[in-house]
Amino acid sequence: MLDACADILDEDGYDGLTTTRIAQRADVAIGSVYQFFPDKRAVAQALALRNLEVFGERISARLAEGGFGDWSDTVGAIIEIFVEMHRTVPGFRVLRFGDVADVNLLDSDADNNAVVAGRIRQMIVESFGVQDTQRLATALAIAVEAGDAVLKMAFRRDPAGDPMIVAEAERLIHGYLASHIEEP
Amino acid sequence: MLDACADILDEDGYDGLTTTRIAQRADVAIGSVYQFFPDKRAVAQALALRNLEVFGERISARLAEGGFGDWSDTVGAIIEIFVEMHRTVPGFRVLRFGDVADVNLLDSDADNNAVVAGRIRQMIVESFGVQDTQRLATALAIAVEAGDAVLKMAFRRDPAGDPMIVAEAERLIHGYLASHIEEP
DNA sequence: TTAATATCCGAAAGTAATTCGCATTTCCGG
DNA sequence: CCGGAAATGCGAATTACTTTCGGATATTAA
Repeated sequence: MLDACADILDEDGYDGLTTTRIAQRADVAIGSVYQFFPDKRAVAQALALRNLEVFGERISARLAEGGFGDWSDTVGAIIEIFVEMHRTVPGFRVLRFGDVADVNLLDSDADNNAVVAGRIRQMIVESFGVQDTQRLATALAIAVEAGDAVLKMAFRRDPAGDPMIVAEAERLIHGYLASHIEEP
Repeated sequence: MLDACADILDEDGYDGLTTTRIAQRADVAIGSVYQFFPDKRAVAQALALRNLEVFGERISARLAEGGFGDWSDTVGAIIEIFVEMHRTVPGFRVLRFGDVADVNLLDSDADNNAVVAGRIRQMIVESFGVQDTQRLATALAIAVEAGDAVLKMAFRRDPAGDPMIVAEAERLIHGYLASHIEEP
């Protein structure tokens, strides 16, 4: 069902997503959809959650490979993974981590991007042993929010992601984080 | 009707907006709503457009006052106006320039933020006589997209706008534009 | 004053989400 | 194997809206 949902999103966007279509595409009765999910929103939620898992796994794998000179390389790698997911993961370009459906889809107490920022922070702290300060948390939350918005724009304008805008997003994020991390 | 729409948005968010409620609140029959607007989306569109007008007028007025040392002060003033509108214009905190309803609400050919960025660019070019280059247009589009996202976050978390996040949004925008405008 | 025109109105139709009781399958203990 | 719980599958019916449309009412012009 999640795959059916992703396919429909790619074809007709979030507005084209109906519970009936999900059922048809997945070859199950509409009642069966509601067997697994309390409502339509929950289907999107599950897909967004799956996207988050994939994102986390890919970052972990990349961090394990190592070879990063400094935090800046790491941030670059994370952006690259995020961009690549837009291009290859079905439905990701439309749904991403759920913000099209609801900013609080992943967690009712936190914005989707806050959840994503939290995951990234955790992984960076574990891998690099940097201080896990409030300052770092805030900076990452802002960087994720801003970077996400600009990358979203890049993929709205061009299904493969407008390269110039993607490059600007990287510049923006690197610049902002640099001014935060280097200063005392 | 637009005022009714704005009030409902403030009270119950975009999900709480129904055509019946708009009609009740505005003290007209549901049929009359459809006399003026082809559909529900068009009501939001009209309100978003009105917000854009107000934004433009306030910026014009502020620019006419003058007293800006450089472009940086101007950008600061525009951000201030945008923030102030979140706090004082009914429905603005929820609808803003329409992105909650549809990223292409203002103009079917351009993202809402692209329209906003275009207006700002026009006013800056007219007031300061700077070169109206593609480079400026792109930088402004990115800055608006990113700044908008971070400010949206500030007002999601706190109806009056989390001051720390608002400050970071300014820092982000100023930093990004500085690195663009100063370099050749 | 009348007739043409514009505006208003809300019951009814259309559309998509969600429910719920019956049908079918699966799983076990005898 | 068989009978009968229990789980799962099903889709017509219900619900919650948005939108239409034809008659009722008001306004304007001759």
